[in-house]
Amino acid sequence: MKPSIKEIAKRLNIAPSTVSRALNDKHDISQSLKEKVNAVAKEIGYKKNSIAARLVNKKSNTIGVFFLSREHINNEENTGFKYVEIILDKIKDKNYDLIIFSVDSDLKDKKKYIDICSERQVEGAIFIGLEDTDENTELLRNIDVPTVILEKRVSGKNISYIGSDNEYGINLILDYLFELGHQDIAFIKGPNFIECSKDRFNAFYKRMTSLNLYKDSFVKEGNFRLKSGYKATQELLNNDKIPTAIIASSDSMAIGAMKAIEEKGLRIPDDISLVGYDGFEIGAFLSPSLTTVYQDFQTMGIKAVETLFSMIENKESSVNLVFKPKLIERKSTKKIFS
Amino acid sequence: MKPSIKEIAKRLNIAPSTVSRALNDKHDISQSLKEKVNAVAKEIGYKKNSIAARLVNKKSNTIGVFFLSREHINNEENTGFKYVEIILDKIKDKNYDLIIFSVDSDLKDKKKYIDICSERQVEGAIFIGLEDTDENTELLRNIDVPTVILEKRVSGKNISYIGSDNEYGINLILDYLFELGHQDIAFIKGPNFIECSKDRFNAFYKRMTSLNLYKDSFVKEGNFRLKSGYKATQELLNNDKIPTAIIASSDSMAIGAMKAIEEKGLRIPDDISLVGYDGFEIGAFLSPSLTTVYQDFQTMGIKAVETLFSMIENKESSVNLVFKPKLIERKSTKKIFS
DNA sequence: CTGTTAGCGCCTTCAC
DNA sequence: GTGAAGGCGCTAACAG
Repeated sequence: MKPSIKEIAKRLNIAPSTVSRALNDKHDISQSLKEKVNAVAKEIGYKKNSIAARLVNKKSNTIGVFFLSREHINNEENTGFKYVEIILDKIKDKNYDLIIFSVDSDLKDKKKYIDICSERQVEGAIFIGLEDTDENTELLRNIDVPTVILEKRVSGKNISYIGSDNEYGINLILDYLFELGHQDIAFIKGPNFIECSKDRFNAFYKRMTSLNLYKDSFVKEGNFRLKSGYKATQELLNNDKIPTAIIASSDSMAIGAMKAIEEKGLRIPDDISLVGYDGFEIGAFLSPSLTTVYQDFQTMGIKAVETLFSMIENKESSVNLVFKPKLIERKSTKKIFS
Repeated sequence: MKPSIKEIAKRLNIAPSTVSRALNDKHDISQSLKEKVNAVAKEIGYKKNSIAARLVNKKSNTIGVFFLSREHINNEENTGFKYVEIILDKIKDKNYDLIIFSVDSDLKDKKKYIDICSERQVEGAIFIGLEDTDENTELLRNIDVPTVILEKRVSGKNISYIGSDNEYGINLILDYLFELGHQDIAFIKGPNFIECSKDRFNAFYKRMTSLNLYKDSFVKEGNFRLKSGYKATQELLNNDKIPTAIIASSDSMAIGAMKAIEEKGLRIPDDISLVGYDGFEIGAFLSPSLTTVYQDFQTMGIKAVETLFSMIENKESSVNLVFKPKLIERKSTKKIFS
């Protein structure tokens, strides 16, 4: 049996409530008693049962993190985990526990996220890369606990959205490629059930169509992973007409693309220019180094936590934060001479 | 006020305990009553307060995951998160919550992991990539909750160890390089406070020394990250005598090394052979593709969860599982002609 | 089958 | 300053 507050009380011949107050360093307890209580607590190895404390305080001190599971999307450089890492780090100074759930369609049938939040008495929730379905949107819109969602636009009383401006990012790339003289530009999109991947493709489609440059055969779909970028590029290069530039909507897919291009005996950037998306550190180390769009995951993760806590603690209302990504020009892109 | 069990009881004019039993689908409650209770529960949006349930049941249904934080080690391909991902996935069918903590030296001063486990009434713990200090070893040896530790050998009544045979892995590489005729072999070690990185270096040192091939100037230290591999290799290549092969004790550092080698105007594998360690998927997509040692993180992560639950649920005793890594021969290594 | 009672471990009134 | 009493929301034990 683990020692409880009663045990300490008995040993000191005082009331349990007094022990509780001493342990919690309340000001109506004499210093000497506090010391005695703490000494005994230490001696018998007393540790507060946070479950009991949470029950009486009606405060769970936990926040829930939900992110899209590996079955659906698991790029080598898992974006979701980048966030988790930052969130964990940022939350350390707060006295909150973080319970983490991976989300997939199985879960939907069993327990809704909302139920989990409710049962666990979670005080705040963060969703990362949630699948973009109407059902999810509807579910979250009415969530009754302060919530931050990353990379999927949902608005509601208790829900803040933090994301990156994907249309802006894609146009950054297109502006740059046009400037270099490219017109035959291929696009490797991400999976359709991820909002940001839809956004990126839509931005590409919109801009290219408006310029009469869009071609269906120059668009392939991947799943953000290395191999899918590789395969998509193989298909692209088997066309009669080959693009002069390829945009991959993730760095991982761009790396896969590099491999396929190389295997085809083509050179980057001489024969074909390549642009990634994400801005992972590894892009700088590839050969050639990868031109890409940098998203500041660090800042977004930190903002997610700050936003959540200002909603929880200061009762501030929900916000929408959209960050602008930046183009990083490196060696995988080149001016075209035609 | 959230609806409680009492609210349902009142509406139905029955006892709260009856409601509890109905909700928990006990067999001593009539089907009709269960249906009525569930209907009302749904109607008023009742959700069980798991904190209260956990208090009476004296069962927290949570396991704690602790892993080394980003300040100390954060390779692009974060090994720790690979485990977390697998653990999450594996734990989904169990009815357990997972609370996650990142561990750094700050934490040591404030709250010990053991205290956290104790306060949260955690039923099991998993440690990933814990810093290798005597203090940690001692602390964990006496932990009183079923625990699995990955990649750091600690033995104790309640603690299972799961890891990879690093000495074997390094010898796999050395056997292979010797076979290719290499003798001037450099080594980029990882940080000393990580046990597996010490093990890898020690294995290298032992073997090389025994063959009279060891040279201090051929050893550099990195921190498992891309950039450190890059810098270490730069230093290596500024020596008077240049190695014919480099072993990086992580794939990330190997990628950094590639960059440095290329910048120096040397070719892989013609001028210099390069071997990584980890076996991340990306190695296959680099050019040249990277010869490396593959560690089956997937299996180790799954085993960690299985082991933990057999300790928790079946009261089985602790075990030590050591997995053998495999050599993956790719294009970054080549026979030497001297 | 269902109600009554008691209590999980802690904390917050309210007395004294 | 400290003690006594009550209760957080739920469930198990015992009655009937």
